[in-house]
Formats: sequence, C-alpha cells, structure tokens
Amino acid sequence: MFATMNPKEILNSHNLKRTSCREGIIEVIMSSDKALSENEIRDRLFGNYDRTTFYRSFKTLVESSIVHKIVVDNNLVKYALDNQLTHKNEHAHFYCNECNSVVCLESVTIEKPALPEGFSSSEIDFVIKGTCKLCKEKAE
Amino acid sequence: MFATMNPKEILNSHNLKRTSCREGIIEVIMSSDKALSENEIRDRLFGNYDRTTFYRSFKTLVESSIVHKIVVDNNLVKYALDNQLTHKNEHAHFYCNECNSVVCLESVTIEKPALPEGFSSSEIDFVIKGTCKLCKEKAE
DNA sequence: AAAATATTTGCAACATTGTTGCATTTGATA
DNA sequence: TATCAAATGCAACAATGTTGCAAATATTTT
Repeated sequence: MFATMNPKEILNSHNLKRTSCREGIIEVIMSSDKALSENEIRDRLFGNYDRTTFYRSFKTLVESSIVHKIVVDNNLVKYALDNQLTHKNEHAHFYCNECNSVVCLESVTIEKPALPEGFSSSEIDFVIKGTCKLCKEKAE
Repeated sequence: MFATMNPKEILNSHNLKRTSCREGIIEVIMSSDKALSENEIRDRLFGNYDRTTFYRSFKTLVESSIVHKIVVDNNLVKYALDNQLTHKNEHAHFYCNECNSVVCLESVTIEKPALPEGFSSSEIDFVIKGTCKLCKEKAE
C-alpha cells in the first residue's frame, strides 16, 4: 500500500492535513532502511520545527498507523514506517549495541506465546539486542 | 540461590557494601510478586533516600545481576529480583494495560529466533502487553 | 577499639524527554 | 477569497537520567 504512495498521498488517505512537517517526517523515514530517532529525523529534515510540533507530529503519525515507534530500553526511541505491505503485523526489532541502529526484522515474526491462564495479550514488544552485520564485519 | 538468602547475604556474596538503602531495596523487591518501579519501591521503603542514591543503588544492583530492569515503552521502568533459581535465564515479561503492573512470566521462555545472516544477539527484551488475570476478573 | 581507607550518600546542578495551554498561523473547504 | 478547523510555536513545567564534589559511612588495618 505505502510502497507506491508519496507522503502527500499517505496523509490524504488518512485524512490528515498535509503539513510540511508531517510530509518531511514521512519522507525522511521512507528514505531510510533503519528506524530513526527524533534527532536523526530532525537533522535530515529540510525545515526547522519546534520540538512540540515534532512531538505532536509523531503522535499523530503513530496513532494513524503510518509510523510505528520502537523503544529500546528507556532512553532510545526510534520510528519506522508502518508499512503494511513490507512489514508483517508483529515483527521483531534489532538493536545494535555498537552502532545504536535499530532495524525492523521483517523475517522474524512473533508467535504469541502461551500465557498463564487468565491472561490475554494485545501487543508484543520484541527487541533483540546484539551486533549487526556491518559492525561485525568492521570488527574483523 | 537467592531464595534462601537475605539481603545482607546477597550483598556480601557480591562484594557490595551492606548499606541500608541497598538492603531495603532488595528486601522490598524480594517481598513483591510483581516488578516494582522506583517510586513503588521508595514508598515501601523504611528510610528516606535521595533520588541520586536510589538511582545509583539500582545501577549497582543491576550491574551485579542481583536485580533486573524491565522497561515498558519509554516511560515505565520496573525492577524485579534476578533470581537465578526461580527465573529462567531469558524470560518474557507481562505488562497489564489496566493496572500497569509488570510480572515476570517464568513460564514463557524466549527461544532465540533465527536472525538474518551476519547478525548475532546477546540479549532479548520481550514484553507482552495485555490484560492480567486480576483485571480481567474485575471486568466481569 | 580506633584509625585509615575506600566507597557511598546527599546535594546542587544540569540535560533530555514528555507534556499541556494558549495565541497565532496555516491548510482545507465552501 | 473568506471561513473554520486544525496545526504550529512558544512558554512553561514534570519526570527522569546523569555528573561532580564534599560529607558521611562501611570495611579493613593497625
């Protein structure tokens, strides 16, 4: 679905106003193969926006399922396109301890585990930490 | 191992000084079946300690693998005893959206998934979000 | 048991992030 | 182009993470 759409079309299809901040954020995220933090996105963005605007833009985009949020520990938040085409519904994320990058592991789908009696799950956060391919090659 | 030890012994066995803050934290965590946040622990603690002391105590206890840290999204941090006896090495955690409690799911062990070629993992964060048994019963 | 030493604590201070209210600006629509 | 709803920028504040440093405390040595 998103694969063939541009930021404007994505916003339109979600009934969101096409503001330059939102368009920019989507564009930057689309152009990256990694999940990006607020600051990384800001740095790659053309315009300059207030922190609050950023904050609210992310909130809106996440609520509209245009973007999804990946949290690593309590100090790192990254965003990636919530591309229903390329991403399975529930996939794992990989965090590289060396380069601090986060990628969606589309190949690693999450199977809901059997929970203790009486519990029910609605969402699963699965973050695998380790060393990514690039950093491993660098270390050799 | 820990099951039969008291806070003093635990600290001794890790070559940590037996300070009242550390002992208190361990005691409070030991006495709870749920993971506890910094504030929850502070409230149940006898003495009064500076925020910095708390912060550094947790850091020390986590680094010594006496306690482990569970992070839910980017706004909730809880601590649980890292009991090598009762807890499997890598287990999942459950976060209840209703009562905001976090428990270790010792029955849900994490199997390391097959990663893309070149990646290696050292640690896995697995948080299942949903409704816990108690909250479900309450809703009926 | 007291002194010496190394560690921990409390305080002050600051950075980062999350969050809200409100006036102003902007995008969509009639 | 005028109107209206929504988004933005600014100010302000809360919570949390973090460090440096002097004072207090725990452990070790005499």
